[in-house]
Amino acid sequence: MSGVQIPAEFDLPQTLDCGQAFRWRPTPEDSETWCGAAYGRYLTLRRVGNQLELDCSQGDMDGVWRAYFDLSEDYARIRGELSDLSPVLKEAAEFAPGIRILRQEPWEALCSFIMSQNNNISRIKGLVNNFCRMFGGKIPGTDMRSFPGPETVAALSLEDLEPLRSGYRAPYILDAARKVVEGEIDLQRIVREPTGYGREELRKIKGVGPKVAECALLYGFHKTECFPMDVWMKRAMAQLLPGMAPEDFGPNAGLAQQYIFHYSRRHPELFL
DNA sequence: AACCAGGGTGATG
DNA sequence: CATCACCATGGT
Repeated sequence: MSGVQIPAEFDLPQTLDCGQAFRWRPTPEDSETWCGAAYGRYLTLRRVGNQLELDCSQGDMDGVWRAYFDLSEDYARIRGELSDLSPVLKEAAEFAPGIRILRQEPWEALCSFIMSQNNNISRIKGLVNNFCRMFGGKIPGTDMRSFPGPETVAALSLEDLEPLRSGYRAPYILDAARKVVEGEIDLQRIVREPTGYGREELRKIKGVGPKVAECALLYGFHKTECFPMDVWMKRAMAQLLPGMAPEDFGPNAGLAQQYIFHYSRRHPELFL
């Protein structure tokens, strides 16, 4: 068990159930305890007072989860900077100040958001979890499976993917895996290079357009200026922040987008 | 039954 | 560059 002083701006449901990652859920025994998997590891975690308790070794705490939950970043400062941009954005941020941008694995984020296109979040969760259950490797000591790597996926056929029922997205998944495995797209180089490089590269994949690329870059490559525009965000921007464009939000536009996205989904009555 | 969902593609103005 | 039918699937 590893415990860390929880940052002021960190809320588990706000961060783990806001549509950026699809494998986290409350445990059946205790709705305050969350479980999920990333980087080939299973984890349960919960808040106890002002401590964050993670059921993991100190090595995994320092080597994986501290980065995954972006614990070194000062979200209070960023929230303050974003709040200065617009009163509406300030209100959205105050509604869910505990949202953080997770540092997911590049391939998992890319592949997950390929599956996300023209789907609702609950079905995306089902698809991603079935994908892992069918093709992911066993994580020792649990019944959870890791997200299948690009090599595993590239070896699959459309027939293999048929029981997943991912519809017309199946060939997109295979194309992404093949381009990664063959080195046509270098995920680690996208991490290093400026955002524009990643935008160009990811869109070489069939089924990856502006929105999916933006999500992958933000959640999987931690390109924090990315600002995914889905159907919800288009409605929200027109209604709440007319006249503002993604570039207006600066280097942390991605967090602003999460504030607005979350706020909009929790206030559907604003869009009748 | 028609419409929608964290869209993209390809064809056509 | 803007629009638009179409795409597979499951939920309302």
